[in-house]
Amino acid sequence: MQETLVYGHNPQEKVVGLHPTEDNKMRIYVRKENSTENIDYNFYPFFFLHDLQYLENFKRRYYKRKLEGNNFFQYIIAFDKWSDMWDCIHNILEMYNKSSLKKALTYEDLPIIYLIPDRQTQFLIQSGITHFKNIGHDEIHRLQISIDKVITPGKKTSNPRRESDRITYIALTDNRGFEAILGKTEKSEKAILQKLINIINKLNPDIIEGFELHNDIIYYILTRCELHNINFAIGRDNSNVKLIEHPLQSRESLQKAKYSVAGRNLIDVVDLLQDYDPNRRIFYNYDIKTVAEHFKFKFQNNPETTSDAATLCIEKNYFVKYLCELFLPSFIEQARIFPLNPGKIIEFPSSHKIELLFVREYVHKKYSLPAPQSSRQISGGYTDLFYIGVFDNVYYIDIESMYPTLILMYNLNPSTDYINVFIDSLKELARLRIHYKNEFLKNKDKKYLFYIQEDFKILINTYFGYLAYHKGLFNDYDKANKITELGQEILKKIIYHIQSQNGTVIEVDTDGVYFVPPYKMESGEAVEKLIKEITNYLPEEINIILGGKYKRFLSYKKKNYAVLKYDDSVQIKGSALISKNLEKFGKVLIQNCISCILREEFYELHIFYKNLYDKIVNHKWNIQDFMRVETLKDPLYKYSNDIQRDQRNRNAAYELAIRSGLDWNVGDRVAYYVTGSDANVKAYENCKFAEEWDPNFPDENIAYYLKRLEEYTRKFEIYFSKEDFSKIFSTSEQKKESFKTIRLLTKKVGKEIISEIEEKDEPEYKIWLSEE
DNA sequence: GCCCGGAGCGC
DNA sequence: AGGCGCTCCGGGC
Repeated sequence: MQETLVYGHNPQEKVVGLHPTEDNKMRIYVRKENSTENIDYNFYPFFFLHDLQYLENFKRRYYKRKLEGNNFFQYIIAFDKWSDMWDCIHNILEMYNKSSLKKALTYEDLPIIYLIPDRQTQFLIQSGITHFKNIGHDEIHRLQISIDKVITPGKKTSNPRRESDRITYIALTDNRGFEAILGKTEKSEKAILQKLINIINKLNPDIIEGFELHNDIIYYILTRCELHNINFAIGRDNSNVKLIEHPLQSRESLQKAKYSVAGRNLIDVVDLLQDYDPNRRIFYNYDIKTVAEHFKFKFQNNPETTSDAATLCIEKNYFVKYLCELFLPSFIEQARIFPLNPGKIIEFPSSHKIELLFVREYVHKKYSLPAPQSSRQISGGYTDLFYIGVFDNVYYIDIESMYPTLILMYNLNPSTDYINVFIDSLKELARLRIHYKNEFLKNKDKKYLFYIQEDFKILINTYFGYLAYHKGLFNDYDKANKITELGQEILKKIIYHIQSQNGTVIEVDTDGVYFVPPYKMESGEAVEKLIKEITNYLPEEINIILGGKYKRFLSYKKKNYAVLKYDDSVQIKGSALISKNLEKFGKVLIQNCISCILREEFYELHIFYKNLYDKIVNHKWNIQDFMRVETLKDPLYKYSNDIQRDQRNRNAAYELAIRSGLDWNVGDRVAYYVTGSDANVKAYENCKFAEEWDPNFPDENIAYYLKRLEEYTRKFEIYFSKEDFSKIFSTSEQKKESFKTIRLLTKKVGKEIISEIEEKDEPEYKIWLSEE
């Protein structure tokens, strides 16, 4: 039962691609070793409808079905053709707008309709087919492609529309041992392109992989094909590569171009990396060299210096293959589950993915779909800080998958979910996550297993967020509130238990606790014992795990701390201590302060500070050290409008962008620095682009940057006595020996939580009382 | 000095 | 194109 709920009710195996053929047909491709077989399916486009009166004017043929249950969308309406469905939508739009005060522009504004706008997705939902059932990852045929281009001297990049630019080489590799470099024997660019099209069609790959595949490789090839009057026909039906239109695209969300190839899947490695990056925050930009360095992938030829462009192209393919073998398996596993093609699985937010799982089952079982509840605020996790200071021998424990566990424990499914898809699918995805996690623990060299379990973890964590998602069809704010409430209670119980055993709880957040074990329990086994005790004292479904143990722990504020690990590395958390848009000198200063405090290297810190101060005062630094980089979040016209209407404050990055008169897009980054001589200048009135800074005539605002320096160091005032602090952060020479007497301070903060918990069963527990 | 909203974090 | 909680910042008053 769960099996078909999660994997879809259609057992069709080895589907590797699909595309519509006619307005009412979908063709699927099924892998057979070195070939594919195609099967055509009838397809009836559909949407959900609240009320049949909206169909009164529609004269074409349609099929209606009254659905089970009392949810808002009572009917499913199906059509013979995709175009009929859209005609009907337009009809409904007209009718709706006649009677409604608020005009609907597109189907998205129609509250009486639920429509999935993509026909492949609709087909997969209707048929219960998913990709890659019962096919080994190696059986899927994957082609890698990269290109080398001429850059006209004096230009930064190659432009396919420029006469003097062109493709020089195209490298092709696959996961079955094929390798080719086009451009070595082919005389002309035209010949290269024709050969490329031939090879792709002959190899017949299921997936095409590349670095910047859409915006660079395909865009470039397509443009050159047009120039040479060649059809870039690599579709499984011999159709051309198509640009995917985004009809509903607003000016604010300028999406980059995406292409599609009939029956094949395009995988851009950069999309995979973007999925990998956000929590890790490693890449500012995705140039292949930076990425290769991060993954310690060695090119035989140095991309910077080699003149062998052809070989370099092949090596790029090896890297693409390497990255895909790391990250693609997760999406292949997900494509077995969700009614989406692999490309969409990478693109789509996880809330959307799990919702499609629900919708598929509701279509299959012919049940009415709910409309979203109107949004309202819910409570969140419990966060608290008990101590500020530096502590030795700190442990971190957390509750494994707390929210999903609570949902399953208390059966907290949305009240609108008649057929229990929410709980049932969560149960199965959670089981799969454990499965992949265990597989990884058994085969630690198979890193891709780690990424699969990580992505499944994200999926199961999405279930909680979905309940409070304003656009979620099955959202349920009461249930969401219940979950956070239960989570808060459990966390407080854990805190209480540790405190009552005379452990020192330092800081807690949502589902985890940093603490120093009781004095007598410093050995590892004793901590295990403590964890076991806490576990016994909680509901049996709740699993507490040791998340880490640390040599030293620096507690700063709620959600802001740093740890010194046993391998001597330092890890810093929290927006007050690390932030992307701090100036580099500030970042380095804070890192040094934390590292030196954790290691008690106070003299070294003093020297570092003195040198930095000296550098600032004497302009002995570089623009990279003090510029700030900000990302434009809004288009400039919106910023200007908002300023005019007094709806937002001025901002240096936007002011500079406007002043430059250049074209700026959302997502562009502006690097700037502050000028003038007063420390309290308004940045937006005294700023310049980073590239305007001239080291021979430095005009950065020294007073301003010294003020920032003091602000950063002041964060660490709390850890020292007044005298010690001013000794360390002093610009005059201090005696080295005098630093030996420096002692770090700790401070108890925050209120007691103990009194909030009634523990009648355990009256013998000692209670820590606040000193306040 | 206080208040506000946005950004950037943590979970 | 899940959620909330916390801190910092710049700017306006």
